[in-house]
Amino acid sequence: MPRPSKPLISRHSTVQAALEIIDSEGLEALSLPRLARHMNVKAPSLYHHFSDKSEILAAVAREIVAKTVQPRKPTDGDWQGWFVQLSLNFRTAVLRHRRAAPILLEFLPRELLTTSYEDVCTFLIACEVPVSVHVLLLDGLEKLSLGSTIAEAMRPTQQRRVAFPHIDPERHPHLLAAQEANDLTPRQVFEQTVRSYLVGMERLVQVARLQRTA
Amino acid sequence: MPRPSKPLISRHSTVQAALEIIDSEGLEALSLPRLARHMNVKAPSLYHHFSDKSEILAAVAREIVAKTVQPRKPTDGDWQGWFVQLSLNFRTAVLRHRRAAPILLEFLPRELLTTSYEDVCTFLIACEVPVSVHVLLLDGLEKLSLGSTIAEAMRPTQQRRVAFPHIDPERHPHLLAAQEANDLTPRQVFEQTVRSYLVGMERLVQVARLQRTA
DNA sequence: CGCATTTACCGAACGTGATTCGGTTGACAG
DNA sequence: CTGTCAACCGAATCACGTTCGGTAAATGCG
Repeated sequence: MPRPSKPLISRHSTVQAALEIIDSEGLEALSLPRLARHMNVKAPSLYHHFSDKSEILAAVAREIVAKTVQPRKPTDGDWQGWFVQLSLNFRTAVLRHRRAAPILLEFLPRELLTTSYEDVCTFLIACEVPVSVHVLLLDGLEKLSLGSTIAEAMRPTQQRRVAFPHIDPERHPHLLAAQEANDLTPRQVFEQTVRSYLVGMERLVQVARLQRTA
Repeated sequence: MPRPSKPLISRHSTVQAALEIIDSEGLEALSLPRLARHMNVKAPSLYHHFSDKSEILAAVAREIVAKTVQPRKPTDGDWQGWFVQLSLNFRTAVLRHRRAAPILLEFLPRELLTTSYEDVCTFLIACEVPVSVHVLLLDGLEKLSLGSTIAEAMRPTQQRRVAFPHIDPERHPHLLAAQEANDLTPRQVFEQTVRSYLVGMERLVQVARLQRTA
């Protein structure tokens, strides 16, 4: 087949097709022949738009993360509430394509995050959070959001309540009781985890503020 | 080659060889031919001991996690301190083979964790932590430890201080300042993150205790 | 101790996937 | 109108996971 009047392949359409395959058939199913077939082209043609498969995966990772909604900054200095919302939005963005989550591990779009982090630091300064704890906050929230979300995305299927697999009522009575005593959804547990973390960080912020004025 | 007097391959030696290759050459280098060569055998021979490659990877994941040192239980009810130590030990175990970290995502040995979690629940009950928050604690700590550690293992090389890549002093002045104001090592940041989380959880535990007695 | 069975390994082969190379032909600039 | 470039494809290469059918030593058994 020669050159078509309108290009059959674009970076955008490739990423969309890849996401469709991943969502419906899983990450293992995403081979270049499979991807090309879904776009009605042949595998080698993709090399005119991407240097190799990893570049496609990086573009997919970028697309997923870029869809994170940035919450509007509050004017009352409530940086904790803003962080909670941002974490939840990130979680939502990733879980929208949960089977693609492993890609994020290797191809996390660091440039996007760096830009976002600069923004966060500016916000923190406005909220009078001491610079000495900025890295602690950024790193902690990154790990917490990314880690929790990816770990959750790896769970077999999304369930209404948090569930631990391999529970044997004989050998794990207390764990079973704990599971049954829980009435929170995974989303609620995630939110509570982030909130708890921020409660602890608030304390550190107070300490750092005192040290600064002293 | 016929049957040797002493078996050339065992599950244990295979896992060790796999870890050696992963540690020295990375996860991508771990192919069955490569693994077999390292053991002075041929690739098909491995199928007499494992049903497929994923079973080898699962065994590797199990080996890594199993090396986590369980801290001794305190008698004074200080479950927070015990959790911090456990998290740090898990982190140490995973970072010992940081290039193998992606394996954990797919092949996390859930049975090991379930057994450990039952143990944790028993401990929490002894510390009079209400059952209603057990799942919150277990899930939160799992996500935090697993997520933080895997995310950290993915960073290019271990550095003395936490560092964000792609920083442009022109475009990210506040982030740069934040990074320079930080004097904690990744390990210290991790420990602080876990501690902060537990501070917040302690508050929840207090609330739950009150509700229980009411 | 002889013999049958099992064990542990290997060579060869297959299918699939990533990647490269050399066409082919329409689009497009001059 | 013509030469160059763009966008796609067929065929081929190489590595990998995996299967299958040997092969000979080890092992168990009468």
